[in-house]
Amino acid sequence: MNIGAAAARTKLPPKTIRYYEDIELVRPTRAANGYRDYSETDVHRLRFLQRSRSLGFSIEECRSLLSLYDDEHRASSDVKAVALEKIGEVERKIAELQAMKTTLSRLVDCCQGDERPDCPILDDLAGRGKGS
Amino acid sequence: MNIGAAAARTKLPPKTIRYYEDIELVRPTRAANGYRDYSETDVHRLRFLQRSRSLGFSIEECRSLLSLYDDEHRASSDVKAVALEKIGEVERKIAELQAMKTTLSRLVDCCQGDERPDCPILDDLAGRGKGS
DNA sequence: ATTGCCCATCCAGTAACTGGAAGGTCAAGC
DNA sequence: GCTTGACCTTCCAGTTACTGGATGGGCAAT
Repeated sequence: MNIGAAAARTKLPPKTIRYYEDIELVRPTRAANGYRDYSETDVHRLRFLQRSRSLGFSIEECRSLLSLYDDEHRASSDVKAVALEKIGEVERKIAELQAMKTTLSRLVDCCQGDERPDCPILDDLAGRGKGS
Repeated sequence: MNIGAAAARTKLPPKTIRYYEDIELVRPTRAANGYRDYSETDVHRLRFLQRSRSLGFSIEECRSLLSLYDDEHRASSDVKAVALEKIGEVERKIAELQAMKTTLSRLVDCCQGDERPDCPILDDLAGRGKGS
């Protein structure tokens, strides 16, 4: 299967798929004309990558996930540990973003939105509000 | 004030502060010996940057925020619009992360964590669960 | 005078792609 | 059989927002 078809089936851009070959994550065979030729297994790995990347796993995490996946003898607990740690990370990010949203909302609420040149949002960002 | 002191007062690494000068966000004067010399105003701008960056504003957004800040005649509504749009973005990111967390938690829940080699997490990541 | 920390510049690298140029391949239509 | 256009190849460069490291000068204290 050509890269375009693999791209369509994995919802990854061809550029990204080539990049994954560059960094040795998915290494397709080559057809006689030099075109990359993706097997079902390759597509599977690509989809695996697409999903785990969109779940926030870094490339290196994906790499270890893939090697875990390849390793018949790995423990399911190893994978669970990676996932659990990732959940913690995700929770921290959510908390940060919620704090960010609270601050922004508060700022918007106390900002009149009129033409007055002294804007509470800017004052707050500048740190005046808390006299830092 | 030397860059080290400015760094201490803004909680930004010196490297980052130099970078901000490179991209013309904060341009300190120079002392006779060539050292950067930060004024209170510079520190103020740096702190402004530190805060807005940690709130998720991109450098370019910070740049417009700073120019809004510099402009005596800007409307407070301009700033409010930027903040409102940012809130939308933050909300989208939170939703994505919550979806990510839900998926990960579900996977962990159905993963025994024992030594069995067939791990539901990897199967799900590979897309077998949904037969895609 | 030497030690050790601070400062300077410049070059290079990070993550994870993305864009674009230059050129080869292939299937379809005339 | 030739052209057109889509698709493929490689390679080089750019993106964001820094960060690290090499090299060398400045400065304060012992």
